[in-house]
Amino acid sequence: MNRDAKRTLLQDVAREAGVSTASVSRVLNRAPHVSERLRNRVEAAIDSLGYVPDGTARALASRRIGAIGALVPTLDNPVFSAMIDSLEQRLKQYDCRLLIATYRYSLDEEVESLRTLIQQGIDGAVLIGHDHLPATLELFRRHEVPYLTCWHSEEDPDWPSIGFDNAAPARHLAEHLIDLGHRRFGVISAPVDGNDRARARLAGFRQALETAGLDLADDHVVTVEYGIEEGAAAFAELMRLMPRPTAILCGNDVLAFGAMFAAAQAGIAIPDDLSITGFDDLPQSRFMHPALTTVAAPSAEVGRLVADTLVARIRGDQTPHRQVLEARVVLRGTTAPPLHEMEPA
Amino acid sequence: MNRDAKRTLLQDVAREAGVSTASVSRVLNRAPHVSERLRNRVEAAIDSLGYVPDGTARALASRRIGAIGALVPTLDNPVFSAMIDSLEQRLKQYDCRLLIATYRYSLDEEVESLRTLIQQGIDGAVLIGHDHLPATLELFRRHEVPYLTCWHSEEDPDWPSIGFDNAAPARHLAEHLIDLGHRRFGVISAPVDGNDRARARLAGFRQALETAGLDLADDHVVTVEYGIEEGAAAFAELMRLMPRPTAILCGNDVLAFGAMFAAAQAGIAIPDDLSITGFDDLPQSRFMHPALTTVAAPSAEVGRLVADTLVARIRGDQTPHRQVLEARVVLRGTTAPPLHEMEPA
DNA sequence: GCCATTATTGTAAGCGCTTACAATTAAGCT
DNA sequence: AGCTTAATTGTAAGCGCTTACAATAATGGC
Repeated sequence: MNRDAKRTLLQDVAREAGVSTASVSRVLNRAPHVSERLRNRVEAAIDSLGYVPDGTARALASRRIGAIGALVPTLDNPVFSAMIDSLEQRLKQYDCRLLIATYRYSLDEEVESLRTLIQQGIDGAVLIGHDHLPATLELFRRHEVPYLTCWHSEEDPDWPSIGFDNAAPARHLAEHLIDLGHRRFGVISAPVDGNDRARARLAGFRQALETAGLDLADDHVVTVEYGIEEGAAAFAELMRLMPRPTAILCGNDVLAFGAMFAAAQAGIAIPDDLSITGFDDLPQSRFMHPALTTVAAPSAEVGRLVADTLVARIRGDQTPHRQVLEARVVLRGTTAPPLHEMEPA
Repeated sequence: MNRDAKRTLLQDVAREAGVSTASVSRVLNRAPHVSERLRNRVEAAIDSLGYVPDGTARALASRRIGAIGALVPTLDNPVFSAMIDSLEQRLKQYDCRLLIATYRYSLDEEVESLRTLIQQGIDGAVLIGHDHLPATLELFRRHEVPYLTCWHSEEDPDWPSIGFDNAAPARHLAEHLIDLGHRRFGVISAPVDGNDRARARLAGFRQALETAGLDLADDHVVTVEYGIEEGAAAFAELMRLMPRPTAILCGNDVLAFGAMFAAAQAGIAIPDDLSITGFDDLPQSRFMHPALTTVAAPSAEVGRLVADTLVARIRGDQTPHRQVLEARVVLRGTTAPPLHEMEPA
């Protein structure tokens, strides 16, 4: 095609097809009330001219940009990248693009990123979790941007959500260990500040222990950033406690990996000497030796459902305010009764 | 501020400040030739009205959208999500957003995704690898969109690149094993179709073996999709060969993890019975038992450099056509001389 | 066969900003 | 002071599309 010539515009297509610009636009947008004949004529003209509509002009005139924004703490965490991956794939089916912004767990940065995304004109947005600044809500309200939160299941009129209960499975994990006979626990948690998921999981652990009348002293809860290395370091710290815990509950699988690796290095046998649990169920968790007992977070499912629901909201359809998916405990090989050291009768 | 009222526009700011719309626009865009006094007046008006510029109008008028597109095979692979993560962080510093599209290793889908991104008006784009359809290049040329490829280091006038040599480190890995005394090799490769990185790595393996006068029969190269499970299955297949390979070269770390897990399950000791290598150096690789010998792909560095370079290109600055980073072999615990079975003299 | 409806198509006014160009003012010389 | 040149500011014409509304053509009922 004539590549030196000026870009072909919608009006060129209109001229070529011998129709008005409005008709071309209607064909482009699959609007109703377009005759078969006209549509064919326009489509032929589009093909012959190799016409590609200009998204920016379209966005300005129609007030929708054809993209949503996703604000995530980081993509450097497989559960989020898996979620984003499935979200993007699903959005594609709705002819919707994805704008990504990360905020390194800083809620202030989240607000700033949201502001620029809204400025870009996003048609909707999805946030992770339930912890956000009031300014975030204010932005959504003021600019009337449809939004959704995910990865949690709090009931909150301000925050429509698609996620799962983080506390209950954590509690179940702890209960399971209690049932196995464990009485001394250690916890490796991610920082809970601005991270309701980490907080909920920790709360779940605590609740189970309290119900069983067990104590979880402050020095038995080690808080570290996300990372294998960090998990290993936290593990070492817990192993210095005397008497040692017989079970360690980790806030996520990666921390658990770190703990497992450190345990192996220290010659501590899992699960005989010590039980360990994770949370997320990353692909490699079932391949660890022994396979990690954890909670399966439905990452891909969340991504798909967010896409479906947010697109519906943007269209103006009614959607459930809160959708709760299942996060199931997966019992595997890292949990067992405390063998070497039975409870004093 | 008055939230029921119509949105504040640039002309409202102009009226408030008692200046022309052009001046407001100049202040907004940090254009030169604006007096201190005028700037202050306009900024005060912006603040008092709580004005937020409209990105779509801006995009239409200025022909730049303030976002680039990234086309990646999948985010469900830590090396890519790490790269995207650092890319996005760096772009933020340039006040540039990121549009993501995945194509599941289908080059046809890559073209389609690129088309829609260009339609959106992206200011630039980055692709993974060197394998692309001619239509991809045609799109960039026709729409005059600055672009970059990464994750490879091919010299090619059509494709500016930022990446690393995939073949040489693969060759070094194989040479290392040969030096250790290995003579019978197995390879677990990702599908090479449309994936130059996988192809280059395989070629690197082959080259080292051929140079050493060793044969790599077709049934000693197992091609599987990305995944731990897939790696484990491929491993099982290679172990059915008689005589067994004494070393297995894997196209990436995840396949190597699968192989290692399968080996453990089969009671095959690494590295005594068998050596294994990976490629990528994921965070957990050094924590495996034994720690995985692999090649460190500079994911984060690629992301940063792509951001810097692409932004420079968009500005019209001259940038190197090809930038090669180092991908270093990391010798760790999964490689050792073939112990149990010495070569017949 | 005529008129009220309804389905199609066209006209043209924006969407909210940027920027070429013109107009004005300030600064620098002699 | 008078002129040239540069710095600042304003004017207004788009950017390429969508869509309310008007105009026209087609349809159906009686």
